[in-house]
Amino acid sequence: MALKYSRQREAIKEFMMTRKDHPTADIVYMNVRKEFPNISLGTVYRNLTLLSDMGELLRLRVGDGVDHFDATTTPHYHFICNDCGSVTDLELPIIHSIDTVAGENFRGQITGHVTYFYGTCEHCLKKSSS
Amino acid sequence: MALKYSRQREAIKEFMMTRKDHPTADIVYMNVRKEFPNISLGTVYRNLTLLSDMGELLRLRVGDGVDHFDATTTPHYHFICNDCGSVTDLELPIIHSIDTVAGENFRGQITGHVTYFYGTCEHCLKKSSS
DNA sequence: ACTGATATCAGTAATCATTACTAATTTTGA
DNA sequence: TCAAAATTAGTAATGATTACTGATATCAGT
Repeated sequence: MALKYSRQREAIKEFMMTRKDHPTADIVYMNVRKEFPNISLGTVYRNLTLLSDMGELLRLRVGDGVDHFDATTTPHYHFICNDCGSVTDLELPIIHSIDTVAGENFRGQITGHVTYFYGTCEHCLKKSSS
Repeated sequence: MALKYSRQREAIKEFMMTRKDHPTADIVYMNVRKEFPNISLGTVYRNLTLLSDMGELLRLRVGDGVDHFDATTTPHYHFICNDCGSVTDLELPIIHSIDTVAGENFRGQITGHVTYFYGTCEHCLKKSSS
């Protein structure tokens, strides 16, 4: 049977669907705990990893030392604010052509790329201008 | 005076210059230990961080959970092999235009991007075909 | 429904990379 | 040569994540 239903996993999945930011395991833990007060952090990690492996979530390594998770699994780019560290989605189709361009002077095989854009988010721009 | 000379830092810098792959702190440690048998891992980390902060090294977070360091500080792209995890430089000028494109439907300010290309390296391609 | 097999859980310990702390050693300007 | 200050080796602490374990939940077959 391989995969069994679990309420905890379902709650994690549902929470992830409600969020457009890109929560870390710890944030998922704190929130799912409202419904399952004694869920363990290990369970959260195990299910986030499981869901990522199944392709129902994306695991983002944005470079801040903590993994972020994304319920939007259609390929898209991300933006990370240098000030507040927030992670947001970008409305930008994947530019497959750069894989081809990058592969021109390269002897291996390039199958894809991961790009993170950096800068200052809308909110932090306003904050610094005041 | 702020910054003082140190033989250990110099040895770390020199080792980094000899390598075109992108060593982790641990690999630097193991190699510099040949010359300084009782250098400590903390010293290696502290100096790699210091040199990165000064712009003499690049700190790469390629997504494998370990920081890699690069003595080539002129902006360039990297390739990571999905099979062996090796990190190599790509002969590809930075495509600044994608920052502009990405910023078109975005209300924050984009100042740059980090891209890692993935696939199979030359060496692993040969290995799998045999 | 009952049962047995097994996936999943909560709780906790272990791991791994990295950083912080401290007393001893180096460096360096005067 | 001297003394202030940076740097070190060694070790402890941190923080995120994974592994382990005995108990619980799920589920297919009866």
